[in-house]
Order: sequence, then structure tokens, then C-alpha cells
Amino acid sequence: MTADYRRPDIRLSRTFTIRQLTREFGCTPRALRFYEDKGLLAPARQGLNRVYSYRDRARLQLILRGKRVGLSLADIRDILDLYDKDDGGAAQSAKALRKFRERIAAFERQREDIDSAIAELRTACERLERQLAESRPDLLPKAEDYDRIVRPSVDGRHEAIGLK
Amino acid sequence: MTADYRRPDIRLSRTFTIRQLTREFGCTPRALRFYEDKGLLAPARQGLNRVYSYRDRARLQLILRGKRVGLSLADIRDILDLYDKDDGGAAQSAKALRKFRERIAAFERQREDIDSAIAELRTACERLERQLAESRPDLLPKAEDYDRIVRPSVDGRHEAIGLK
DNA sequence: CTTGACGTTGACGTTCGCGTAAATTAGCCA
DNA sequence: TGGCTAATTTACGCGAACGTCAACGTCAAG
Repeated sequence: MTADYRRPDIRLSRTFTIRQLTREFGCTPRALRFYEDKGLLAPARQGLNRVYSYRDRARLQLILRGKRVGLSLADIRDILDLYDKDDGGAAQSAKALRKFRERIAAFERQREDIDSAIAELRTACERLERQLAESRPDLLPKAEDYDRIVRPSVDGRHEAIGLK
Repeated sequence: MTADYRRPDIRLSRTFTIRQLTREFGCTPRALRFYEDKGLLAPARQGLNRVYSYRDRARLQLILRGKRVGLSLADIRDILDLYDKDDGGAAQSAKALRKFRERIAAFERQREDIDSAIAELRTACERLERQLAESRPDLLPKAEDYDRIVRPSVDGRHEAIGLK
């Protein structure tokens, strides 16, 4: 933030191409251009080509983190804008804080919904199991199948919200 | 389910208009018709007018709960269909059982995602709070505001994903 | 009689978060 | 100069979940 222009920090003056960022963060060029369209990023140019600074990269990180926690791009842009004007502007931080709290509350409600849905599904499963145990015990799932179901993906491929 | 037609239970034979349901659950008529279009509901008719039974109402509850936990309408319809056919063959039950288990697993993953999102948001909040406490403690939210945020709606109005 | 609330059926519009061409341009190498 | 690759642009598409509007019927209250 308080850079000495006589001894420019190589790390801070480094720039990135669109490809580099997509590789680093696992998103598409299209996505980055889209964020730019929506006012979330504003990389410099060399001719036509986009040149991303370290600050742009940081913003991208924030964007992706925001997405992971279920914020819309509009929300993220708002917060990012606040960060910008945050040359001490504390009122902006306060607004961000409110947004975060709202999101937390929403998530907590969602969690409750999920818990009750799980409970409901469990009792439904038990009913079905009892039914099957009587009529066709051969159709009951084996421990093997259960394993396949319970840990289907070790990686982070599931997209935070919205399965399927 | 096993109703005695000679002593009809008033509660179970009650019906609802589209308006009544929309008011009760805080959704629009358009939404209910849309669910019907998508095969999630199939209310009776008196002439052209829709007449919702208690069972329809129960299905609507399930639909809304499903939505809140992030299921698509198609997913919900699948589950609802399974509930229906569960008096049928055992093969169907077995299939339903599998689907339910998958759903449970998916829900549990989603819960984990939500938990980590909440954690992330919490630390972000704490950072902002410390910042504000130093610079502008007057901007920190009061207990009053917190109450408004934490339980903003007693009804089912909150939209699961996406504030704004 | 008029108004207003509620109901119906289409049909088209909208928002989100990009994907997917298609056409063009820039830069680089020989 | 030609040719390749990578980047750019504009533009259309999509799938979900409705909203909105048009155009109309029905019924009770004032």
C-alpha cells in the first residue's frame, strides 16, 4: 500500500495475463471478461490485451471467495466498491459487515432447513427399509453400495451451492 | 389415508383456494400455477378454478422446503413422485431408497459447504469488527440491529439463496 | 350499474452466470 | 510476406424460476 517508487517491489509490480489467472484459479477467460463487464474487474491494457495487476488478482480472489460463500456478483461488486473507497472510509466497512451478517443468517436458516430435510429423509428411509426387509430383503442395499454413496467425491468439485 | 367416508373428517376434507395458499406460504399464484405446469401439483378443479386439497397443501410444503434447501423443481418432482408410488412394487421402493440415500449424502455435503462458508464469513466479520472498533466504534451494529438480522422473517419468505 | 377482488389462460420478459461460436486483430517467427 | 497462435470483439443461447401483461369471466358489495 505504501510503496516506495524508488525501489519498486518486483512482486508488487508483477502483472498477469488472462491465461495465467485462469490457470491459477481454475476459471475461464470468459468468466474474467464477464466480471469485467459487470464492473468487478478493470485490468489495464497493452493495446487490446488485458494486463492484470496484483491488485486485480487480489480482487479476483475476493470474487471467487464471495461466490463460494453464495454471494451474487452484484453483492460482490458492492463490497469491492466499498473496499476501494475504503481509504479509511469506515462507513463502507460497516456496510460490508452488515452484508456478511445477513449472509450468515441466511446460511443458518438454510442449514436448519437442510437438517430437517435430512431428518425427514432418514425416517422415510427407515420406513422403506422395514418395508423391504419384509417383502424383498434381497433388494436391500449392501455395505458396498453405501460406501460409494457416502463419499462420491474427494475433490472440491461440488459447487458449494446447488447440487446437480 | 384410510378415511372413513361415513364420518368425513372436516379437517382432512378441507380445501383451499389458490389465494389462501399463497397467503399462507407467502408465494404468488403464478408460482403455484408454475408448479402445476411442471407436474409438482395437480389440484382438482371446480369449473376452471383450482381447488387444493390438504394433500396438495402438504406437497406444497414439501416443495417449498425443497427449494429452501437448494433442490431444483425437477429434483423435488422426482422425490414427490417416489413418495406417491411407494405403495407400489418393491422394486420402486428400492429405487426410492437409493434416491433418498443419495439425497441425504448430497445434503450432508451441502451442509459442510455451508458450514465452511459460515466459518469464512465469521472470520471476515471479526476482522471488520476489530477494524471498526478502532476507527469508528459508533458504526458497530447494536444488539437491536442484530435481532432484526437474525430473525427477519418468521414465515417462509426467505429465498434460500441470494440476498438482495 | 359500477367497482373491485379474485380467478382463468396464454405468451412474452427477466435475471444470473456464464458457454459458445464467429469474426477480427495483434504479435511473433521464419 | 505468409502463417500460426493467442487474444480480442460482438452476439446469441441457455436453464431455472418465475414476473408481467393482455384479455377476459365471476361474483358480492356499495
